[in-house]
Amino acid sequence: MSPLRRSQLLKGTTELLILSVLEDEPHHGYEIAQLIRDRGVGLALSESALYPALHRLEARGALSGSWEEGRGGPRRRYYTLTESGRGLLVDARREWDRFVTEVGSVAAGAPRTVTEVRSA
Amino acid sequence: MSPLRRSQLLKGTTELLILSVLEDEPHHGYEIAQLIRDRGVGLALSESALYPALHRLEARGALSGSWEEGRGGPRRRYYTLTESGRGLLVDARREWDRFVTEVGSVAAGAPRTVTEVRSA
DNA sequence: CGTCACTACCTCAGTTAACGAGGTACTGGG
DNA sequence: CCCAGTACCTCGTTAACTGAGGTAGTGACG
Repeated sequence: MSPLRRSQLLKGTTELLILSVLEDEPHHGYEIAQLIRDRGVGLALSESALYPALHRLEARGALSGSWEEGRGGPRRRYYTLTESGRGLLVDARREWDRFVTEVGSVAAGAPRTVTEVRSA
Repeated sequence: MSPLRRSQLLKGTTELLILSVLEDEPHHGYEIAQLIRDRGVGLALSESALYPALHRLEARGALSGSWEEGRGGPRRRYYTLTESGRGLLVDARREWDRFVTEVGSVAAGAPRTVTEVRSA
């Protein structure tokens, strides 16, 4: 039942991204997608991936959501990182870094600098 | 028909890993899995992920396989990287690097705090 | 001689989560 | 009135990984 199992990492960076965006302050779903699109150049998180992921994370207790009546627009659900969510984020980042390093060590092929990629 | 579409990258590093291992010399399936396990510390490519991936890559023309009768053991299928496979590898590496950079730019959180705050 | 371990290939059912295409509902502009 | 934008959501389809098998050969143990 561990979150971010190795097998899920392959397709499951979605949750890492969501948790990361919520680290500093709460946001609502639509806004989370926009933030990810802004920060990650070509990263487009589709809504049909986003909302189920938010529900999963909330069900797991990583996020707590609350409705806010929309002034001049539809109501929004704001998500806040819980304590356990913060723990999950730490784990997810560590797992991701490890995974990237390991893939790099196989995929690097000819002796090539891994640091060059990171310094961008 | 683009190989390694963004959506697949999430869970589809398998093909990148296989292509990388075959870059310098041909190998058979079982050996490919072992090489990946050796080079990537915690990376375990299961056989049920490996063989379908090899078949996909061969069907796409990225690999060409040939049977060799086993001297002192079962027959093996050796896979060689084709020209188009080499191109695919270049693309896959570039896509992977880009993806890692983009995820990093979102997941990094506050500027430069990954290693400083709360060192593991 | 049976069976165990190892190599080497393969397949199948089940699961997970992304994708595209929808749908609801409210606001404001042409 | 309809369209665009915000904001939420769901559904059917698809991709591909997982775990659990299955085949078949070799060599070693007792």
